[in-house]
Amino acid sequence: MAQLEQPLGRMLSGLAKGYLHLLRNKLQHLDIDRNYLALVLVENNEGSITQQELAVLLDTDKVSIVRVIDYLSGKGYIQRIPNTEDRRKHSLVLTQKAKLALPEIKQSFIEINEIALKGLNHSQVSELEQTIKKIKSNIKENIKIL
Amino acid sequence: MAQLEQPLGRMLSGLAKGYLHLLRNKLQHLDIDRNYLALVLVENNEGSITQQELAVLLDTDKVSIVRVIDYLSGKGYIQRIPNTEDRRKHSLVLTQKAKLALPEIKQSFIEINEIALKGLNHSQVSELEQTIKKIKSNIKENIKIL
DNA sequence: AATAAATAGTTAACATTGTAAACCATTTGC
DNA sequence: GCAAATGGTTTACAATGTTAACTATTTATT
Repeated sequence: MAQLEQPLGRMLSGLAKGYLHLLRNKLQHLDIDRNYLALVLVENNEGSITQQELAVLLDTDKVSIVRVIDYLSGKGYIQRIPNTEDRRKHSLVLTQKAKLALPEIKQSFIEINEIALKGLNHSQVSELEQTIKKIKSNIKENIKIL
Repeated sequence: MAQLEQPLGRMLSGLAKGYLHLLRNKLQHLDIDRNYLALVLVENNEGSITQQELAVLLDTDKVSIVRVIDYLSGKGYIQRIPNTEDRRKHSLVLTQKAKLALPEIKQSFIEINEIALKGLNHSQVSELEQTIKKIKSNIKENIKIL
C-alpha cells in the first residue's frame, strides 16, 4: 500500500476550503455568500422538492436545512409553499431573483472547476473522479462497519 | 476541459469529513478527539517549535493555535515552556502522556490512509497525489491573483 | 374509528470553528 | 531611544454540526 506524504484528510479539507473561497469570491457581488448548491438543486427539482428531500441531496439533516432555507428565503431567493397533498411538507420554489442569479451561479461552478483542474487532461480528471469515488466508498464502507 | 458530475468542493469536503470521522473513531479511547496532527508536528520538532511555527505548519493563525494548545495542554498532552532566548515565545513540549499516545496516533494515520486508499494501486495513489498537488497550486495561484 | 407510530418541519441549546480587533510583553530596526 | 514588528492572549461574533424536544400531520395497526 502506497503512502502519502501528507495526511489525506488535511489535504482534502484544505482543497475544499480553497475551492469555496474562490467560489465566494467569484460570486461576491450577490447578496448571498453560501448555499449556492441548494439553489441549483431546488432548480433541478423545481416545484417538487421538499426540505427533507433537499437534506438527502445535500447529505445533511433537516435541522441544517431549516437554517439554509431560512437564510435563502430571508435573502429573497426561495419561498416555502405549503404542500396541499401533504400538509406537513413545504415545497421549495425559486423566486424571480433566484432564477435571474442561477445561470451565473452555475457558470461559476463550471469556471471554478476549470480553474481547479487547469493543466489536467481529460483522462487525469476522469481518473481523479474514479479515485475519489473509490475513496468515498472505502470510507463509507468502514463507517458502516463500526 | 473535462467536467465533473458533482461539484468538486462538495466531493472534497465530504471526503475530508468522512476521513476525520474514521480517525476519531479509531482513537476514541483517547481523551482527546482532535488536534492529533498538532501533536505529531510537535513531536517532529520536539523542543524547538513555537506556536507561531506550528500555525504555519497547520496553515492556520495564531489565535486558532492558542485554542489548540489550550485544549491539548488542558488534557495533559502538551506544555508551554517559556523560551529563554526570546521571551515572547513559548516552546511546545510533549508530556509523557503524549509520548505514550503518539505511536498509536501515527499508526492510526497510516491505517486510515490504508482504508481510504484500499483497492488503489501504487500508481493510482501517486497519480492522486500529483493531481491534488496540481489542484492545490491552481487554487492558490488564483486566490493570490484576486 | 381510535390509537400508536412515523414523518416533516421547527425551535432551542451547546460545542466547535473561523475570523477580526484590541491588547500586552518583548524584540528588532533605525 | 523610540517606532515598528513579532509572539501570544483575550474577547467577540458569525457559521456550522449535533442532539433533544416539540407541533402538526399522515400512515399503520388493531
